[in-house]
Amino acid sequence: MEIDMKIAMETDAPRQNLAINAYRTLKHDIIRGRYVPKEKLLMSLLKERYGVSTGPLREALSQLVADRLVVAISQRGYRVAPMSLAELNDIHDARAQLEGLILRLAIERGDDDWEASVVATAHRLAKVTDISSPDELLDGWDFRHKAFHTAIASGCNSPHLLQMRNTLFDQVERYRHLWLQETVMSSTALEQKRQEHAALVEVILARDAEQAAILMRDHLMTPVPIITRVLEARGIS
Amino acid sequence: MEIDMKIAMETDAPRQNLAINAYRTLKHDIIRGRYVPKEKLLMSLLKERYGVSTGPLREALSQLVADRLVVAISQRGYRVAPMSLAELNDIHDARAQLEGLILRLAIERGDDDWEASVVATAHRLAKVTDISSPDELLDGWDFRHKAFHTAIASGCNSPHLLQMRNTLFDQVERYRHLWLQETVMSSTALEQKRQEHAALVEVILARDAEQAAILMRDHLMTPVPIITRVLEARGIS
DNA sequence: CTGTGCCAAATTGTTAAAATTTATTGATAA
DNA sequence: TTATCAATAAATTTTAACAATTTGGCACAG
Repeated sequence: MEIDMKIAMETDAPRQNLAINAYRTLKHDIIRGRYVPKEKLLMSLLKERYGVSTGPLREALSQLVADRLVVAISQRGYRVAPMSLAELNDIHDARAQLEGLILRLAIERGDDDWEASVVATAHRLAKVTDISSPDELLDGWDFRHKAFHTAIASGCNSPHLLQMRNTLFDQVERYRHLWLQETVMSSTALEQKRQEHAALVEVILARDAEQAAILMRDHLMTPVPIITRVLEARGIS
Repeated sequence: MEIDMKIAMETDAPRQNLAINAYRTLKHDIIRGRYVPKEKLLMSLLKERYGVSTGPLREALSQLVADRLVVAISQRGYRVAPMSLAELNDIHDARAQLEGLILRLAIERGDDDWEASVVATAHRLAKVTDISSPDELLDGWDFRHKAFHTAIASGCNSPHLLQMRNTLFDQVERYRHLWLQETVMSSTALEQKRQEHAALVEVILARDAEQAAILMRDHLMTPVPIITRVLEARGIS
């Protein structure tokens, strides 16, 4: 079983200006927890670490502020955005609602190609149960899981809604990573997820928008209690 | 009748760093059509015009790229984002859908204070019919109209959904300005709007989420045909 | 324990100049 | 005339050095 892990970075081009490069790597590092929430982001350190000078670096940081992954305090530089239970809940609520809306539209607007891509990505995801190294399994599962959900959403046919979905997704990712880091994905949990996905595909193919939106919202909200425990264990309220 | 036109810019602080200042004024100028779509944004010109040097200016521009009001072409600088019928339709569709969702949530979650603010801002908006200079009337109406819709949306109680609403709003504004520029707001059009608002308030107070979402979506989509004509008259497809 | 004043460190912004890349012009050849 | 192409001009992108402010910490006095 070959796992399809391409680079698949943010969008497209590898050789753009330095600001975009710095933005991508910094964002990646923040989402993956290389920096602790509220950690100060020293200009001098970042300049050295990412090999860029003040100009492009500030560009990258100001974009991360727009993404809400970094906060700027006037005259006091940048910090990694704090994490909180309130934000955890709001982000997941907003995302569940938005994803529910998008799914509703996709069911209303999606054509045969869309259905085909949903079925295809669902099938590819279901096949990841086979035994392999835990890391490979997790990486492979996560990649195909994301592809599955992206395929579903793309049916809404609205670039702007999909863009908002991406923005929210990055923020969810930071919390999600906290979960993946601490929780080993058990085979029972995996089985539960597979059932949820199967049910989702079923109602989607039946074009039952109401039920699909409900299933999707529940599916997206399930990780919240676990992440809550992890946050509390780290003394974050 | 005193019109309440405060500065009320983007968020909060007036005296921040130069990048934010440049960002605000540039955004304002683009939305108000000071620059034509696809117009080249010369660094040298902008530096002189806004009185900032390369650093802060690039920061501002890269944020406008994130807002999709400016596009960056690698090694070839920045341009004002193009406008098209496709984008007009997608932006309005996305906004109508999102606003419908937000309204649904607001009706579900909004408390008495929310209802009160909806009624208050609706009342303030309805009072702008009195005769005054056309400019004053338009500015005052627009300001109160925005306040009315913001009050409605705020009931959803989700900072992240409201933030996405703001982002979309800025993009709608650019198209909307095209409309305000060319169309004189007739008293019959104003009367129609007032009826739509009254109907909206009524179903909101009745907590009829389904009907409210439909009314809201229609209300937001009505300007599209007019803007389409303006765009076509300008040779934009 | 609580301010006060000084000093080091960091942010923020400007300027000048280097390194690339793109655009233009004008001469030459088909 | 039209196309090609090299030389030149212009603009972007980045760096580096420096000035101006601001913040944070710390010794010291009350």
